[in-house]
Amino acid sequence: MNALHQCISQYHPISIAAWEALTKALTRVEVPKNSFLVKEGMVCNKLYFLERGCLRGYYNLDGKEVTYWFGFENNFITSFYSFISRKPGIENIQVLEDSTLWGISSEALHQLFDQHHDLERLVRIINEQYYIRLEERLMAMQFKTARERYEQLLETSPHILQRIPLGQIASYLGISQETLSRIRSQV
Amino acid sequence: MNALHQCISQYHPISIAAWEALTKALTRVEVPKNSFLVKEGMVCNKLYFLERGCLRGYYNLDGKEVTYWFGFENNFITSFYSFISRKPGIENIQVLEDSTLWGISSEALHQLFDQHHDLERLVRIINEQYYIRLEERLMAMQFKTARERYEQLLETSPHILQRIPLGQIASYLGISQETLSRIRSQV
DNA sequence: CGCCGAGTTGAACTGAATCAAGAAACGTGG
DNA sequence: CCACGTTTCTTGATTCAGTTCAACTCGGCG
Repeated sequence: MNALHQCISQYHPISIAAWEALTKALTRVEVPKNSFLVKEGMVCNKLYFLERGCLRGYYNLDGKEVTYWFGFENNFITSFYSFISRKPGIENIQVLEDSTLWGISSEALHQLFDQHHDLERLVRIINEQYYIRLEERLMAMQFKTARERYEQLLETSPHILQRIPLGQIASYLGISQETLSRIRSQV
Repeated sequence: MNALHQCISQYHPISIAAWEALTKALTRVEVPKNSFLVKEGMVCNKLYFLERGCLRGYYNLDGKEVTYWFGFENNFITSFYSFISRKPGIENIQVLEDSTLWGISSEALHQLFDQHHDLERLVRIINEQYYIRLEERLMAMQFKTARERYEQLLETSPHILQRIPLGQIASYLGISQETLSRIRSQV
C-alpha cells in the first residue's frame, strides 16, 4: 500500500481525503504463479496496481502466443481496451511469479472521480505517461531492426531479461526466439 | 467551432460554462500547405483541433523522413511527447493541405482543468481513446505483414490513400515505397 | 519542350522466419 | 540423490518477405 502511495506521488500528489477514499475502494489480490488475472473473451473491469511479482499480457494469434507487455513491481495493470470500452477483450494476463496486487473496479474508480477531482487528474497524468511509453515502443517497432530493439531493451529494462523466458521476450520484441538467441550470442 | 463541439460531445458532453471558457481560450490558426506547425527541437506547448485540412507528423532518422501519423478533420493534434513533458521534441508537424486549426496553450488548458472538472474528464477520455488506437497500431506493426497492414489501412482509413502521397503512406506503414507500390498493384 | 516529382518495375541482396535437431536446465516423484 | 520427462535455449540449413539500388514511365508545369 505504501508502495502505491509512493508511486502515485511521483506522478501527481493527491489530497489526504482522496487517498483515504482510494484505499477504502482497493482490494488486495494475491495470485499464484501460472494463474490468470484476465482471460480472453471476458470483460476486465478492474484496474490493478502491482505491488510484488510479475505479469504478462498476451493474446493468441494463429495459435501463437503474442506477448505485448510485461508488468513488474509498481506498474499499473489492466486489459486496457476492455477496461476502457467495457467490452470483452482478446487479452490474457498471466501471472509469471506469485504476485500481490491492489485492484479497483471501474465503477468504484468513476465514483471516486466524481468525488475527487485530483484523483481524476492523477489518472489523466498516468495515462499520458503510459501513452508516451507506448509511442516510443511503436517507433522502435516501426523503424528499428531486431538487434537494435534488443539493445534498447538491454539498456532500458535489463531486469526483464533476468526474469522472463527468452521466448516471451522474443515475442515482445516482435522477433522469433531463434533470432533472439542468435542476437544474444553475438553480444 | 461547431465541429469541435460536436466532436467533443462524442467523447464526453461538457457543461455550458466549460464550453464557454474553452472557446474563450482557443485561438484560430490558419496555416498554408507545406508550412510547419511544429519543428523538431522546439517545445510544442499547444494542443490543436483540426477543423479543416490535413497534417502529418514525422521525424528524421538517419536522413530519412519517418512518418508516424496523419491528422485529418476533427482530429486532435499536438506533438504529444513535447506537449506533455514540456521538453523539446524530435517531431515535425507539416501541413499537407491548407488547414484551419483551433489551438490552446498548455497553461490555459491546465487553468481550465482547475476550474472545470468536466473538461479534465473530457481530456482524460480522449486520451484513453487515442491510447487504444495506438495500441492497435502497435499490434499491427509487431505481428502483421506489410500486406496485412496495408489492407487494414484500406479498410479503416481509405481516405488516407486519396490524400497522401504513396511514399509517406509507406513510411507510415513501416515499409518501403517500392514494396507498397508492388502490394498495391496486386490488389 | 524539357524538367521534376511521384510512382512503377526489375534484379540482386539481406535480415529474419521457419523447420529441424540437439543440448541444457528444471522440477517432480521414486 | 538420481532418473525422468518437460520446458527452455541453442545451432544449422533453407526459405522468404521486404529492402536497396537502379532504370524507367507518366503527368503536370514553368
